[in-house]
Amino acid sequence: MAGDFANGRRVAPTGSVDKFVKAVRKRFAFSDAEERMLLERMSGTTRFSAGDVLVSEGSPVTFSSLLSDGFVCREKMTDSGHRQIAEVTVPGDFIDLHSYPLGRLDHSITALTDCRTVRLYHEDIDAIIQERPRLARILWFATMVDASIHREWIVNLGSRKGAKRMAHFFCEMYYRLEVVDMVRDGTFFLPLTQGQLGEALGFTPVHTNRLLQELRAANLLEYRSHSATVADIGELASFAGFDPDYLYLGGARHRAGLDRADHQYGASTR
Amino acid sequence: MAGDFANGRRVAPTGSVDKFVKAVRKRFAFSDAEERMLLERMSGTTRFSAGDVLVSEGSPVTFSSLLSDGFVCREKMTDSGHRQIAEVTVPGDFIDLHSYPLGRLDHSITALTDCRTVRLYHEDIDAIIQERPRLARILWFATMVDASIHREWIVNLGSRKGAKRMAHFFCEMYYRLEVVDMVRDGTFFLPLTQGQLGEALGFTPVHTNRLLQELRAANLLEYRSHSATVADIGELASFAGFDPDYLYLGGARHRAGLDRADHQYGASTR
DNA sequence: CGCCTCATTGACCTAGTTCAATTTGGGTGG
DNA sequence: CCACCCAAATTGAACTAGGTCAATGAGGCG
Repeated sequence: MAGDFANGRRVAPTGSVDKFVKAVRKRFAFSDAEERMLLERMSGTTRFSAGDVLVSEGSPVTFSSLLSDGFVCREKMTDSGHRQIAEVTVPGDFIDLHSYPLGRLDHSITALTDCRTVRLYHEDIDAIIQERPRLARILWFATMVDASIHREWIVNLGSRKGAKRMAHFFCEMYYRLEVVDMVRDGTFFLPLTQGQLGEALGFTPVHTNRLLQELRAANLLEYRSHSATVADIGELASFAGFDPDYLYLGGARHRAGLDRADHQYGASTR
Repeated sequence: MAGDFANGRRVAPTGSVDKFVKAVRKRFAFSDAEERMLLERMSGTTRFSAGDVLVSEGSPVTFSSLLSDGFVCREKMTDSGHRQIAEVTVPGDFIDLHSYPLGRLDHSITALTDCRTVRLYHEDIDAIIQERPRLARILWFATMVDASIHREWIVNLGSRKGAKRMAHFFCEMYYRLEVVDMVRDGTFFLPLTQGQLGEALGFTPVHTNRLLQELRAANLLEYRSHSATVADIGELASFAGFDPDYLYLGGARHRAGLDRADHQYGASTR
């Protein structure tokens, strides 16, 4: 509830961090104590409207935001006025956790829909590092998954062409939204116009439209009025050459990496 | 010297971390104590030959490497056999610090030249987090600059075309190499064949060659036998629409961000 | 109803690819 | 020093994915 208090401060309303916790639990053991500390450190909700700029390029930042509802994207303008979308974030993602080490952002963050965020002040991250280094590593991990997604976009833009590039993007959205239970029967909400889709993939609106038709004709993907339907994600993934490894969703390999240290240093995960 | 020991362990030879320290000092206050702790935690040198794979995609990693000499690149293969270079790292860069939170890498790291690295075991990063959180934030910062570079590459690949895209890449290399004193009179060493340059920029070798000729004809850039000469970096940058902000080289804005916390928690920077 | 944004289509144009040959410049062995 | 080799650079000439321009439809909404 928005009225919750702890340590004399307003804390995040119950439920607002759920999707993040769900995404973490998909990847690591995550103790109740860790969840509790995170929740206590997060402050109440902020609302934004579609089109709002949540963070503008270059401005100093003193807190990071977790997207609890809605969609935002990272975007940069070139000197020639071309807009490039560098990532689409989904509920449960931190949208600017990287501003903690960086202090300011190199890009803008814009709301694609009405949305809500929960704050985590940078000084509270300092406290997390001191008290629960394992939780700090989870936060660092979250920022590194974004970096991995960036690398895959570089591959997508530099190496894949046409319909495969587009299909790859939809595969990524499918997997990321599935983590937070936002895919039902192969259908998910995605609030991008064809023009914006083109701004993410490096195509013009016209060509974006034609590629979507191509994917529809091949029975791989239907995308109309902000709703995507994937008949068979396996087929779409194989068409696109999509391999979800880069999302670090699966298991044991990196879970082991994260937890080695706790064992050694005795930080409890319970 | 390679024979140095501390805490009974072989430590990094004197000088091997210099370029990293130089790059940090370009951005933040960095105390001798911090430098000392980093140096004590880093283990002796490993050598690689041009073409060696330092880290291969997917394999688990237990230490990170700082590149003290030579050049390496991050690369991913697509299912269709196309190779994409996602970043070229320069001496003084950590090449896989992100493997600390991630545990494995989503891409391979390949030597472009003979090179030397110094190890930082992940358990030592745990110790750094416990003992010197500010140093840990500097490491986190280093990984986030890579992410920022990735975003700018997304913009470059998605939004800029032809000679401007190529010029932008050379501007980035110029600025990054200047930080570690590897630019002399506008000339710097860059060990990429035209084919590899194309793999970074999403062009074929043939087209890469033609773009280089175009830049040469415009008196913006000369690139022959692994040596790049920029007549006037200002002109090249303005031609490319290059703005170095995303490299987080300059000053006060994010330095303030990094140091706020130390003040609060009293961790000394001296 | 009228407006406005977004989707869609068609015709033409160009940046970049593809294929195929030729040249260049180090290295290497004799 | 020369003959040879090989990878990389360079050139030319078709070819095509994607861009550009311009017009038309279609849904949402005051």
